[in-house]
Amino acid sequence: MKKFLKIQAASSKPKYEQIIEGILAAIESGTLKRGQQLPSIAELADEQHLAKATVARSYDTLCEKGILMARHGKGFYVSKTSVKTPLNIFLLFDTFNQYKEILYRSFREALPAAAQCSIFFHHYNREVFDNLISDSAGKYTHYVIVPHFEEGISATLGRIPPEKLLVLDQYVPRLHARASNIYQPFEKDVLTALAAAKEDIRKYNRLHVILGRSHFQYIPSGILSGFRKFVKKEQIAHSIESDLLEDRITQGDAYLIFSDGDMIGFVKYAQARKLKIGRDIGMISYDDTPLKGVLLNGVSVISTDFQHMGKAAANAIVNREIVRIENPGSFIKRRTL
Amino acid sequence: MKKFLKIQAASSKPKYEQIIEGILAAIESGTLKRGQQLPSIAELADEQHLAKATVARSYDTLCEKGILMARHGKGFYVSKTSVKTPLNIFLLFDTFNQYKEILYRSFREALPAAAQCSIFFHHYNREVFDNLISDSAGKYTHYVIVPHFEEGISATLGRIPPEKLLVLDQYVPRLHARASNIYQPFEKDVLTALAAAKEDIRKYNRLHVILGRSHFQYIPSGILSGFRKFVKKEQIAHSIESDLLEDRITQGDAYLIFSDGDMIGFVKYAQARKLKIGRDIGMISYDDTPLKGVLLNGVSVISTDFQHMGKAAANAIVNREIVRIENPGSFIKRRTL
DNA sequence: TCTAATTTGTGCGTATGTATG
DNA sequence: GCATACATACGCACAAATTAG
Repeated sequence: MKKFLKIQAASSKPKYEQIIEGILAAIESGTLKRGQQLPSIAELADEQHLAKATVARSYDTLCEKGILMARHGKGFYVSKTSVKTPLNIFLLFDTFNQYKEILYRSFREALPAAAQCSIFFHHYNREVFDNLISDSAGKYTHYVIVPHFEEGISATLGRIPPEKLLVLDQYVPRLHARASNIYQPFEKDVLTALAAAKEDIRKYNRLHVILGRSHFQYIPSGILSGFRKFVKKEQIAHSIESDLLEDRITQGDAYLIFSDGDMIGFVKYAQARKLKIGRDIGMISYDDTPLKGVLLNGVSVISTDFQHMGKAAANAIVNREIVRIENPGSFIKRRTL
Repeated sequence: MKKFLKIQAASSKPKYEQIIEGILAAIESGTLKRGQQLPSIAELADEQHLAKATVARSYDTLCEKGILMARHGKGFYVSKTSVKTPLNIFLLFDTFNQYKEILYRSFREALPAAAQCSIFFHHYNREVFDNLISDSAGKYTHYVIVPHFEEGISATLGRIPPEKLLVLDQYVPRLHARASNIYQPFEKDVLTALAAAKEDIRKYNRLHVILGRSHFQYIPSGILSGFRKFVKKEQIAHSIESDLLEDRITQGDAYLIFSDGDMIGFVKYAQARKLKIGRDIGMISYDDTPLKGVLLNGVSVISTDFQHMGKAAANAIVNREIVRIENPGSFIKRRTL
């Protein structure tokens, strides 16, 4: 039996991993072929100065993965020609928003064609979120997650091996050092956008932000702090509303609306009252979609670059990099403010 | 720690198997709940008179299967609520349209909470479609598929056990007798809708249908035949266009537009030319979304009831019924025609 | 901040049972 | 019967992570 691996006692890697990797590499390179017999436990243990249990453990693991096959009383045999594990990605979104498609497509396109990508949605339901992650444990090579939960996600995320985890969209403060995070800098984006729209905002009496708390369990705190900093600095009359209430919509004011559902309600209200949005009343929406380009002759939006986010996420996975990326965003001035 | 297993030394079963089975049974019965800590290796070994390595091996195996989770220096924890997955559904959509969310939500809500539901998209890419189905073979209990391919899907769909297959949205003529099918009666829906809009259509010079072939490999033939039957019967000047070409958009004509991308292009064109849609030029869109309720003060749409479709699909799976359902549709007259 | 105790992670040596040739 | 090789199991030792004090 030709030697196909060398165990280094000094290595930081455990010996059983070195054995497994050595065998996998040998199969991948063709040194070990399908059906070929491996050295016996005793033989390899003796040759590489290992305990038999260590070798046995490695062989067992490979048997369970279906890469080797044990024949009692005879030996271990190679049962697969190729052992490369293709990418098998668990993709957990909050909701089925239209702009998720942009994110998903750019993510998918930057991934190799052989990669598998399963999508799930938690719809801000904490139990669904936890169960999906729990039940998927161990099944995937990577976990890309858009949590949109404020508290207590670290316990659930902590169950995922950090090097397999990529948290999208939301910044997670105390994320494991080996996990990745690509997030929207909400405060910065809101501040930059409102600053860019400063003169237009001054045309209105007050500026309100509609958070839509009844639909979302998570409102990025950056949106609020960015808003507060802006109105304070510019001395603008303002209010912060949890939800869109029709009787609090006032002609002559401007509204920053976080959710598309609220935006639709707002537009309906304005249409019913014959208020022209962009003149009688102002509106800034969050997250761009193709339809917002034509709705009301163009809805002014604060939006992150989902195309960039998807591509960056895919690259981090493909290149096995740990990343902390602030996703670029911009304000697109159209006609509603 | 309450005892949850008894090891019998006399048993023919190996001890490590007894441990694993005991833990699985305890999870299934609810004795062990998710997040709960297991007795430490030393503790269990001591209590049941086992070697620590034996317990460690059992715990390790369960960790690899994702049923337990180890935290170094702390202990082992249960990471799954259920070891058995009763329903594990493979859901393959064409694209990430907004109205898919309505379909998905009503489908998901009619399913038991414990059901797993993995979503995939093929984006009209035949290879992606085939690969996704091939790679998922045997992994799921049910396959719900929106093919939107014209030809040769039966070979691919034939690889799925028919009683596990449910084809959505598209009618498949020679589907296996034991497979299910819930589809839009495109011809009927188009005919009914156009008949309902007859008087409004007569206000325009011609009626055109824009199929959007460059985006879709599949245009339901019923849309075309329904359109043809209507214009023939009502003697309406018409044309059938593969794609939206700006220089063929004519003031005074009406357009039935199949894809949202084309609809956006159409609206942009009209806005640039200051044409008022619903007066200078007519538009009927396909498939309703909340935003179409406010766009242009309301877009007139032909739409199937996605809520019904999702619920019917879930019921067929839950009740293990073979169904052939024509999904109800309707014409919603708003302001663009 | 350091220490001690606990717990997992890794590894060694040995022993017994059982299937194969 | 006998040597070989896998299968299971025990006991021990030390490293690394975590927690309590």
